[in-house]
Amino acid sequence: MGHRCCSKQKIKRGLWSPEEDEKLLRYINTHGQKSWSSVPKFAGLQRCGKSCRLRWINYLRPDLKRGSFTAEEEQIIIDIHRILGNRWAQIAKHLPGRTDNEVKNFWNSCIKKKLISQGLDPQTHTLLSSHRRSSVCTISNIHQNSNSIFIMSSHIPNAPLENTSKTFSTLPKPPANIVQIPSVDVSSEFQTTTSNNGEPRQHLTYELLMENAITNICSPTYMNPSAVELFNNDNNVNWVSTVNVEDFSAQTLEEGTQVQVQVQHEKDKTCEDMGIDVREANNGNIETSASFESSNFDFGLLESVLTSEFISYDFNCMDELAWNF
DNA sequence: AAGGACCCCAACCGCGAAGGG
DNA sequence: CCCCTTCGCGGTTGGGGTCCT
Repeated sequence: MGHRCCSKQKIKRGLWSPEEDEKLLRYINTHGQKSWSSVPKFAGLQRCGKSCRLRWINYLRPDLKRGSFTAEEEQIIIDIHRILGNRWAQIAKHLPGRTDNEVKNFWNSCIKKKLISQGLDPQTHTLLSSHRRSSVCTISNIHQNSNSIFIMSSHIPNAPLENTSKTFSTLPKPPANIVQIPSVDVSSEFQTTTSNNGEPRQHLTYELLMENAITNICSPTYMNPSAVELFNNDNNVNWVSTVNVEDFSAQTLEEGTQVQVQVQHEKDKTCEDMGIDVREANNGNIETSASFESSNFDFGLLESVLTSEFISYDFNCMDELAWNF
């Protein structure tokens, strides 16, 4: 049975010959991509439109990247797949020059096996049951975790700068393919403003320069009370994340702390207004909201991220593996 | 050298969404 | 609305190359 779109035509199937490629290429180059159903007729091909479209998209398109996937591309696929699942077309959009078919094939032939050999379920990215340990370590709160990527402390709220201390500690680098921690440079700065009642208020601003193409605004146990991952499809871009902790003190971090996270696109500033507002309520539940004014951002992906269960992601046995290697 | 097993990936299939009449 | 066509996506297949015995 042929395709419905061209069931009346004599259809050739199977691999494309160089002559057919040449005909299709010549036709698209002179007429562009219009109605695929009429392409075979005008291009002189005994194929159905669907087959022509596929051949163009997966093989003839001039902007296709050839050759094997790089380690970076592989990591991007794994990271996005963890959030989106088998949405190959969405994943391929983050890999310039790669098609959904290519990504899917690479996943099925290579990555899947690699994850399984690491004891990970390729669908859920969690440990396979055969690799689970009987006791599962769960860490759900920054204050319970001595290995937080940074620990903030203040002896006296609103104290002068010299009386306020802060401590940064870094986590050991987790194994590849499990948890990706951005390389972070931290600088901090105190700012003093005047509150409504005339009292001076202190603000401590942390600037985090993240050097990975994939920026993790991590789970509570890593960095802040959120669990959002953002991906950038330009591999060479640095992201700047600015964390403003208003009325900073050790106490206010524990309860009712309002943390605002803003992400700036350092390269062209078009993401300047892209921000994520993260609030941790007193009961420990996390609420998130986001507002964006950039046209240079993948809203579809962000929506997936914000609505995914990764938002309330907690440490599970996969993380346990990551920290106990 | 032969042939069976395995693997990769290009291409196909079917379904749902979108759009136009 | 409904119907039909077209497009796009994800799952699946099978041909051909490679590896192994």
